Amino acid sequence: MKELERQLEIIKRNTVEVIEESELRKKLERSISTGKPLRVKYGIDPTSPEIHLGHMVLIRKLRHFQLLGHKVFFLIGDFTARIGDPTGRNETRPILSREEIKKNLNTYVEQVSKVLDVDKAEFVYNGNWLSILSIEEFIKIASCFTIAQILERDDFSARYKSGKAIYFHEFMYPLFQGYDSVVLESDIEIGATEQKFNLLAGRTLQEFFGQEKQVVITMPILVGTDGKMKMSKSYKNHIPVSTTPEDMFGKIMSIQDTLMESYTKLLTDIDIEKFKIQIEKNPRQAKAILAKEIVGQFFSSQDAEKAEMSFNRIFKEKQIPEDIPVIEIPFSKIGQKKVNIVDLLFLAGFVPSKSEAKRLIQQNAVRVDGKTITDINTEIEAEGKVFKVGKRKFAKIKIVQL
RNA sequence: GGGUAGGUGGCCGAGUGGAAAUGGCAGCAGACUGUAAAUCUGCCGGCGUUAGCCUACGGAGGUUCGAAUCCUCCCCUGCCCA
Repeated sequence: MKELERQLEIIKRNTVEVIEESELRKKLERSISTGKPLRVKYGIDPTSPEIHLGHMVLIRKLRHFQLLGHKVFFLIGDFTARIGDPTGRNETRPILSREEIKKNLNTYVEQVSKVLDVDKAEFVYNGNWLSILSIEEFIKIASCFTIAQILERDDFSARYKSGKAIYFHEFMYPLFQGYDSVVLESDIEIGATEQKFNLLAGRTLQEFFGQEKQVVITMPILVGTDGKMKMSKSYKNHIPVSTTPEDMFGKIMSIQDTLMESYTKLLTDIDIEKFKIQIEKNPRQAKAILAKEIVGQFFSSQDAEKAEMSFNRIFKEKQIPEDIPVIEIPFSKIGQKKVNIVDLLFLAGFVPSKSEAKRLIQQNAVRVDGKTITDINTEIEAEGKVFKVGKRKFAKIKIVQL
């Protein structure tokens, strides 16, 4: 059956594991012959309103499922977010309030829509069923697992061994995620490799509830801009989706060369074998192509072009960017024409404190209209001047009457 | 409930009466570059007329000229016992 092989090839691309492939075949066969789409589940915690490229690896996979005609269930873990999945962490997460979660939810769909066909996907919230789950039902669920099994999980055992606290509610997280699969009757659940345990919990519970087990597909973890840890906002090594084309372009340009291959594979449709040669020949140029390709996905190819031009302008030709943000400062805050440079940097929001401003000046990091400021006692007339603070902070100051 | 070891700056982790608190990591800036890596240098609580002042070692009190360090009470975590 040609269609089956075609689908399998696309689905399996870039995956780390498919558990079990034979089951996936069976499901696909059935889907093709009956015309009934498979139910594909992907869940995220709305703990942070920012989706970054790391999420996009999974969302691209979902998009492929959509293109193959399957049904995507985008699960928003509004309930489980309040527990906080301890995955990949060595510490307990703070519990989020309902308000915080709600706030985060709103921005999700929009960000995802850049890659996923959101009209065809179904967005579901696990709070709808988990918040009314009876204790009785919960005990049933809990009886499917042993403590040793859960403790087996890598991060739990690491914490346990190093003498750190593991709280009971964290222990239950995989159970809830698994139960979500039961409610959704999912055929397939995808997640990053670190999610494997949680994904497998779904299989256990579906079997217990007399359902066909979901196929678990794990994807590689995207490494963040630091080149070491997984991309995550809390490690500050992430590339957010909701940013400017210029910023995204620049951030991709700053990744380590060794990451280029995985970024290409996981975030673009570029033919990796051909691209590898290019990476070797001219890494800097290859990275620019990669950056343009990724930026183009989230914005337009024109935006990507512009981002590249602006990037070259600033960093290759060492000029100031074309579009410089304007920072308005009310005249009342200054009270006179000339201002001390330290106060100004602080008022304009370039730095979090005046001490920081002084440090930067002493380190030759501050330029006004191209001239480096070296004295912290400098008094300047700021109106209309272009400030450069550090490598990449540019702004024009405008004094406004208020 | 009993015993025991602990809680130090974003993180790890020294320090046991007189230092805004040794290190390391992360971060920031400068040099070099391809806003890559590596390397080197400097910075890395806040305010300041640059003398100094304020805030900080789980929390609250206390002893002392002086406390992260000593005492009391409280909160939290690990481990062992029940």
